[in-house]
Amino acid sequence: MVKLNKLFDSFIGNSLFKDKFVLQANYSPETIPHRDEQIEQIARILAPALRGERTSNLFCYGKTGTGKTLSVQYVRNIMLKRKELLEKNDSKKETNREHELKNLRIKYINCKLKKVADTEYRILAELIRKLGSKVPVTGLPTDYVYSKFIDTIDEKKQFLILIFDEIDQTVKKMSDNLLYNLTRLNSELSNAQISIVGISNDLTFLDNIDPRVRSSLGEEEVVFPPYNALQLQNILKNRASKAFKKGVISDGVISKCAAFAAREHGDARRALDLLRVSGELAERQQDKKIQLKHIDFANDKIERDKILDIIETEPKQFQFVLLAIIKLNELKKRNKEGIEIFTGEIYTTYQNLCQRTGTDVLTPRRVSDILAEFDMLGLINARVISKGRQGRTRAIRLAIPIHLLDKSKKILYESLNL
DNA sequence: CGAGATTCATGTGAAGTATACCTTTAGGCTTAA
DNA sequence: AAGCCTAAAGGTATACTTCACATGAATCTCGTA
Repeated sequence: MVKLNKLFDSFIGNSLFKDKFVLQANYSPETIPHRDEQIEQIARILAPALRGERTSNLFCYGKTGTGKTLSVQYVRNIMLKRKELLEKNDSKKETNREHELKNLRIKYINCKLKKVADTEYRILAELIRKLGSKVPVTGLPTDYVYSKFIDTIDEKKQFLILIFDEIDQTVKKMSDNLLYNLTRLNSELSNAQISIVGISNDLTFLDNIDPRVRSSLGEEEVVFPPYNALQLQNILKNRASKAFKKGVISDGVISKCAAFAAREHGDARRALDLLRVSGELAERQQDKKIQLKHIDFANDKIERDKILDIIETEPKQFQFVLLAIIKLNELKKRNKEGIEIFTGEIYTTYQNLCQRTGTDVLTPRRVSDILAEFDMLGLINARVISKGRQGRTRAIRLAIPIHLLDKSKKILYESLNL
């Protein structure tokens, strides 16, 4: 008892953090350094909405962690605040501006969230839900959901800006139907008007979609270049001063975090994670300061958590397939065979695994799709090759780092009751 | 020896099926007049 | 008669299966030099 109390005491007393939330992914700072230009562009494009006019559709490109989502959200918040303010004033003065502004709504949707917004239907449903109506998870015809959506927004005069984060994910998986329909929706609306803001990590995204959608969606484009190491340092310093107590950061920590992240195409989120996890690690080890060694550990830990999290949350059947791949990978390594694994081998191993545990066995067709999804997730690297007389197959290479294999296997075994 | 046919093992698309879930509708029961 | 509840009917999205056809280079075949 006493021991525990002591432990807790030291924990509370010795916290290195002043406000950890500042380093978390969903924190939005008051200022966004090095993105003035982009923010101004976005604001200028969306500004007409404040006058109740339709804005151009907007498309934002940039690699992960270049501040796309943040910037868009930032502009959104300011606009919403502004709207509130104007409303208050207007209702006092009773100018005619009021009704125009009251009906500006900006909704944000992240299309990557599995089981929430990763199909046409689910995105629409989520959208309707955010607008205040109810829609069942399944069972309705998609057209019906469309008309429900139209009804919901068209019942009064209003102006709607829809932000779709990471749309490339969805469109890659599904079709560009949704976008096509949405861009054409305005002609069916009598009261309301919508504009679309798309955010994409994939720079080539617009190249591969229906030209009609492209021209309408890409009316305006904003590009987010990666941060360089210097800018990253600046960002980190800013946040660190708010997040940590004074003097807990050793020299060079910030620049090392920045350097790490700069190597990863200037990913600021990565840099911030690195700093936060380093802090957590230092704290756990009861260190008074964050040191360089903590960053290295943090780097491993982040990588590990990301992958292990994916593995853990994958559906059972996917896990079986993955386990089959890992096992084959081990086997091949032990026998010093090539590192490439083929679909057929995976399927037989997978089959054995299932039979041993009494699980239903999926068809090769389905497993093929599952493998394709793993490829998208980055868990494996696959390419379709022809081995001549030995037919065609995927040549698969496991992309999980070696030092995570054991841990991954453990998770899979546990999750599958093996 | 080399061009063209063959072949293998799987990729891939389309259509079908099972499941879980939704709305609508019709019938039965209750209630109030 | 009007109102309410329930269960069946009819419909959908999603995850998966079934069927059928496409692929593409190593290998085979066979005519030719």
